[in-house]
Amino acid sequence: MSKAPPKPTDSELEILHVLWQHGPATVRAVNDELGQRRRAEVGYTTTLKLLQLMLDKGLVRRDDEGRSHVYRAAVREQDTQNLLLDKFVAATFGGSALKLVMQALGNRATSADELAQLRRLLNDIEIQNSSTPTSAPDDEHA
Amino acid sequence: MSKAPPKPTDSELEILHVLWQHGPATVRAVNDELGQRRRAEVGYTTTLKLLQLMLDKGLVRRDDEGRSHVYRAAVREQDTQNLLLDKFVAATFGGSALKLVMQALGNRATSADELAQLRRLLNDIEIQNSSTPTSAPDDEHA
DNA sequence: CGCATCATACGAAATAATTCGTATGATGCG
DNA sequence: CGCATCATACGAATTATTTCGTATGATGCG
Repeated sequence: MSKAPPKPTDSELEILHVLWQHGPATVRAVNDELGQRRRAEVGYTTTLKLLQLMLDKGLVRRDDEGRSHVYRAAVREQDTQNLLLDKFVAATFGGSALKLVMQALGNRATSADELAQLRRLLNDIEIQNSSTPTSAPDDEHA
Repeated sequence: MSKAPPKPTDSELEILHVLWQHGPATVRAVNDELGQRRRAEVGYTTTLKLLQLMLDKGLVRRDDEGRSHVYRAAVREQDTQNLLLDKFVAATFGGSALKLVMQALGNRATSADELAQLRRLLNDIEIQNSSTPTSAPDDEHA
């Protein structure tokens, strides 16, 4: 299993966001969408090149549909976020996810609704903890 | 006010961690400590150069103490973490700190102790919200 | 057919970040 | 003094990332 694709760079992540939201898309579609999101336009071949590099890295897949190619994400959003999160926590918070969470919550506005969601999550985690004692995040979902 | 120092790079952040923990230190001390943490040794002049660049950027300050210089962090750990957090949340979680928190908690082990800390934090935030309504568009439901 | 159009491929310039070599100056000591 | 030692300064090679120019081939159509 030499599967695991590498950590995407910032630009690659931007493209992945487009693909995740938009679904499979041609280079042109991705490029147009990218142009929308940023302030400035992006050269078509720039996007093409990025997608080609991402293909090499295994971050996207490609379908040849007629004359143009259709790209789609080869990695899931959640998995990617988690990968990046791990690196970020390690680099910035010395590996402590708790510190990151406390900081994220402590230093910015959190609405009542969000607080409620979090409490629900904490409850769920607590329940899971008691059913699966010490180790693996085994999804023996209730 | 051209004050606000920029986002440190990964290597710069590593050095900042050393300075935050260790306190003011000479280039050699920083370099030694860096060598400890990493697998491989780091060239002395590499660390020196980094510190000089960081000085230009305003990330560190320098005291000339006799023949060698003593550097110390010019930015606080919390402020820096927050700055990086903002960027990271924007790039990876579309700006939603809640999503990041849910992901961080949902996909890794969280002990009972940590859960308790979080609950305490949530309570504190709730109290703060009711006394000083910051930005939460929460409806004080009847 | 002949041409404008749109696509991919790919080399390579422009940036950014990291790393180190070498020049040079002060210090301390035998 | 004269030299080994250790410090800073700084140019520049290396590597990574982003960006784009240009070559080239297919497509569609008047």
